[in-house]
Amino acid sequence: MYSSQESKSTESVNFIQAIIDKDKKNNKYGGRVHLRFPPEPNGYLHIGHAKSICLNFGLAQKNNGLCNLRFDDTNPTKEEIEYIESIIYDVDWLGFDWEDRLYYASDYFDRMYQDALTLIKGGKAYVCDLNTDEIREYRGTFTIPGKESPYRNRSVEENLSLFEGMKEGKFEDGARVLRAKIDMSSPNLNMRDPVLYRILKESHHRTGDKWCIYPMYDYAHPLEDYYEKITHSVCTLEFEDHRPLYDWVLENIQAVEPPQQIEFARLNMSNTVMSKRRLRVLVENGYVSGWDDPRLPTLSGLRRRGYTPEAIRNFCERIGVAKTNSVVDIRFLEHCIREDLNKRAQRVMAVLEPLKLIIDNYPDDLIEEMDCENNPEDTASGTRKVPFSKVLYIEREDFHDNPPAKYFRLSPGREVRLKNAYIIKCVGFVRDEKTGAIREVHCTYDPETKSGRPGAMRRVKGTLHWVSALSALPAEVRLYDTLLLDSGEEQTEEAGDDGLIGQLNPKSKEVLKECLVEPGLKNVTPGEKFQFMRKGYFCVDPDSKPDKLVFNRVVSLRDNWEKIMGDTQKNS
RNA sequence: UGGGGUGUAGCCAAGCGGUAAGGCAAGGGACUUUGGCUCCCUCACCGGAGGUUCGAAUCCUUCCACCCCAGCCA
Repeated sequence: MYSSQESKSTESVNFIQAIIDKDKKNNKYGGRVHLRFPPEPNGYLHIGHAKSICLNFGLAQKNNGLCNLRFDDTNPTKEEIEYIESIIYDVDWLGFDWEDRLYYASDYFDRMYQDALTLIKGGKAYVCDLNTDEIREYRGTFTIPGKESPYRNRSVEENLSLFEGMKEGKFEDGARVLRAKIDMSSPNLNMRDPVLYRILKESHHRTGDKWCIYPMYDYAHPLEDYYEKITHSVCTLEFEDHRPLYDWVLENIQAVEPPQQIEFARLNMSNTVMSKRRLRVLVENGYVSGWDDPRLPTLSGLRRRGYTPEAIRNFCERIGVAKTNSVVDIRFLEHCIREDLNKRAQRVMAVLEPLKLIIDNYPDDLIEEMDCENNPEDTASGTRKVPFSKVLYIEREDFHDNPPAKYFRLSPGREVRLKNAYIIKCVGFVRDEKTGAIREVHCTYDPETKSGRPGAMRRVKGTLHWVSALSALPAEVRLYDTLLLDSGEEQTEEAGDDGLIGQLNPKSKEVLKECLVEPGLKNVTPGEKFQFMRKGYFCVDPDSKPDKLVFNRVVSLRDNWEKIMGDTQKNS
């Protein structure tokens, strides 16, 4: 309590929270805070939506307020039930609760129609017979003011009957629209008599064939917010120009305590694709396996990849909220999942590219059960037994017949520790006569150095993970890397789809089918996550079966050795 | 050459007239039976130029750069 001043000096608050603070202080909206996440059900949610979801629901939580989930389903030509279901699933998965406040813009069509009547009666809206091209012509340009429509001054009665005719289906698609009567010479093009309703003889996924006129976003959105008594309507920057129209609509239906629109910068991330359109290009042309391809930034993709809701929420919290266009480095997202999984993922040994290792002086038929810590970051996680025997497999890259500088893994004559087991010494290796590849490595072990014994205190430079040839389980491991090569500058729309395809990382997915994992992994279930020691974090894929295990690499461990190697290669 | 926005380190981002938080990345070091984790250290004069002030990233002027807008999409 005493530290209220202290905490104030360290806590920084984003600009939206600052507005809320001010509104609460002034008792605006009677101190209420009510937000909403209003997706259009025309695609799958991605990490950018997660930012918005976390912002809206998070702001509600922090301010003792509410947040609705509302589908902005005003365009039946683009929207589908499938998307509604996936969005509901994803928001819930992320960990947010809209309680009983799941709404649909389409539920308000009647009320919106009534409000349109109000506008018409007040001389604020009119039915216009201009076609699309004509409306565009009449709108003018950035520098040339628009011209008023010849239908602009129809009588209220005529407008009323025409609008009803539109509703009754008396006119064809595109024949007429309802327009707001504002100002054709406004420097803000959105105010040049924007279209409020269009005729769309299209069946809606919720209202069926009840309507053949549908409201436009600019008209519908402020009303949806108002009907739900939203206080702060948070949206992205591109709607900044629409705010005067948002306010106009509410003012002209005489809204009491109208909500206020606040805009923030949407999330952009390096090395990936965020636009719905471009995501679609990748999915529909088979560049990825589907909307849940683990390389995609969709929530379903991230989930399959092994990202946790906690990590995503934490990421969204930490990137901040502002009005500056920005591109967040994908390495920051990776940091967030590493941080999370480091605390919770059980450690396990898995050899991705096996190399046979034989301990010459180890008894042929002995199997020892080695005690292994499940997670050094969590002592409560306990230990498990892992079988050890004469013939083992180690990582191919952990042996080098002619080691580079600073290499402290296995090589002829050198000693290394096998994690949770013995110190071994390399006494020889066998090469494949034809290919020249190393086929097996021979070692001797020092029985006194078994983990847990006094002799184990001896220090050696390197520690390797291993699996026993007798008990290891075969597995398929899918390694993923960033979807795109570049950091994001090339992602601009003008680069086009060809530019996008050209930027695809050819190594974004690599499948290893000869992997071996410790026997305890026999009965893992999809979604379970592990740390494969020294390799990274891995998640069981839905394709996985007990007799055919499949793991996805969520993210590698930070790897100093790779860095050192990278540098020496650069310098040579 | 209309309107609306934004410019603080490689990337996010605090700061709101009193002399640049934090995180990621990067580099260095300690520790280590994961070259992981953890810990310590290093890393900016605030888009440019003027001005106001004892004092400016914060105020004023001006210039520059970038983003968004001419769907009966959202």
